[in-house]
Amino acid sequence: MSTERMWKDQLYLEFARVGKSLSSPKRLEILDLLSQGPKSVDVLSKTTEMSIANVSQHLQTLLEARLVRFTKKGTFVIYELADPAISDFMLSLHSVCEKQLIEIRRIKAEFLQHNGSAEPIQLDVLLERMERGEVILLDVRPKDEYETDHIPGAISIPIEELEKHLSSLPTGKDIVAYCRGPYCLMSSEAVEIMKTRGINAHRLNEGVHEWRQFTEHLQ
Amino acid sequence: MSTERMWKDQLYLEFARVGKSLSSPKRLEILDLLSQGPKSVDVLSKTTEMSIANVSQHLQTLLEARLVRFTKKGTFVIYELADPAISDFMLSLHSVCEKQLIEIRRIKAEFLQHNGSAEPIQLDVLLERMERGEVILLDVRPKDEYETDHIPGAISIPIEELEKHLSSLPTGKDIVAYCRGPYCLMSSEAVEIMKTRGINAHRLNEGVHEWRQFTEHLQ
DNA sequence: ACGTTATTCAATTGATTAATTGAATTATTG
DNA sequence: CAATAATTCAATTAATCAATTGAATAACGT
Repeated sequence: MSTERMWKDQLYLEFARVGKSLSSPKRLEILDLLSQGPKSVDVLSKTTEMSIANVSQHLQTLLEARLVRFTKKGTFVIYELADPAISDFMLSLHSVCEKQLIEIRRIKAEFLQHNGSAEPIQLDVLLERMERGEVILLDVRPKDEYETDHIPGAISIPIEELEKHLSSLPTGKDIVAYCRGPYCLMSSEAVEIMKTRGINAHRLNEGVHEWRQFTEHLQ
Repeated sequence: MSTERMWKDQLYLEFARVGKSLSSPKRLEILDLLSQGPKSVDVLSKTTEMSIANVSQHLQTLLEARLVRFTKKGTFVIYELADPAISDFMLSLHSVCEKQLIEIRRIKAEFLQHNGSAEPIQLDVLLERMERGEVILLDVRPKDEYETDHIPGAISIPIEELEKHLSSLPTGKDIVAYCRGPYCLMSSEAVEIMKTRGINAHRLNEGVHEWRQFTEHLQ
């Protein structure tokens, strides 16, 4: 075996450190959740319905690949993505997956239909209507995710509090709800809640990262 | 377990189909080689120094994830990337890996030093000098890779034929050699060969995909 | 110092993966 | 039709991985 072959093998072993992190559905979901903002093990455990020990083990794997880092806050260990570029990378991973695996589109379509979801508003149409002051953009993610990052001009009402705050929404404008992105159902559920109350509401498929990627492509 | 949880699990299992493909160093190398153009199992086997049976099994995994597809040419099965977006994705995967894993830079630096490589020419400097007609850009990859795609203005002299063709190179201009990209040593070796013959030669770190990404960022 | 909360570690178990080896298959040629 | 070349398949083996369970650790509050 030549020294060049050994060098190549060593190099690709390093690349595979990241690759291995992406081989588990659970770790991919954790990375997506952390794209929305830092979270504790407990929060990740509850959101993914995995045991705390299991979440912790997956986080150790992601640490080992340097995709995440942590800070401590009292007894809480707060994990976050090691670099914003990793959420960009997750976007491109999802993009490749959606393009190559038609099963993903089928699964999404089946579930959105099951959820009673109408067609979402197009992002460019939303941006135009926001500029004209015609719509209210509602961020229905947890407030800490909104505080981490959100589409400018959006109002934050976490979905758990939506029922309580419907009366505080401005009247005479359409409402558009968005959440974590194409693989999150909060916006769809929020639209159902508002339609039940007679509010003309739509959902946005994209999340804040997809919005940013979209606006960066316009420049 | 809620239907939403089942839906999420199903979705992420699909994403992990691609993720699993990226967990093997061997498959990552195969994907990089196919980014340079379609290849047969035999060519991949020889280039990666893996057995034909092993290469074939890895290709089945990549097929299963829809990252590659194949055509038949006589007894040859020619594999290629299923979509050009996959080589873009490989660029972003490598970018994340290089950023997060300093070991990669160390391994590269160690080997380029071992290979006697000087500092490469910057891509923007190269493009300026090419525009002024000051340098000859040499593509030292196999000719079929050059024919698949190459940096415009480059001349193709595969490295195995470089010694034979040195006399046909124009005199009075600097030579810049490039190959498959940052994880390929052909350009470094080509520069050594030319310097041995008294030719003022430099290497370019980037390959054709990195060049295209770079020029797309200028627009 | 002790109890509590949050998290990590270690051992175990069952499942999955990677490489090898030899057989089987596919396409071509004479 | 048989031989050849290229590739794939199947079985085996060893290594790795994922989830669970219970213990251990770390930080905080009283």
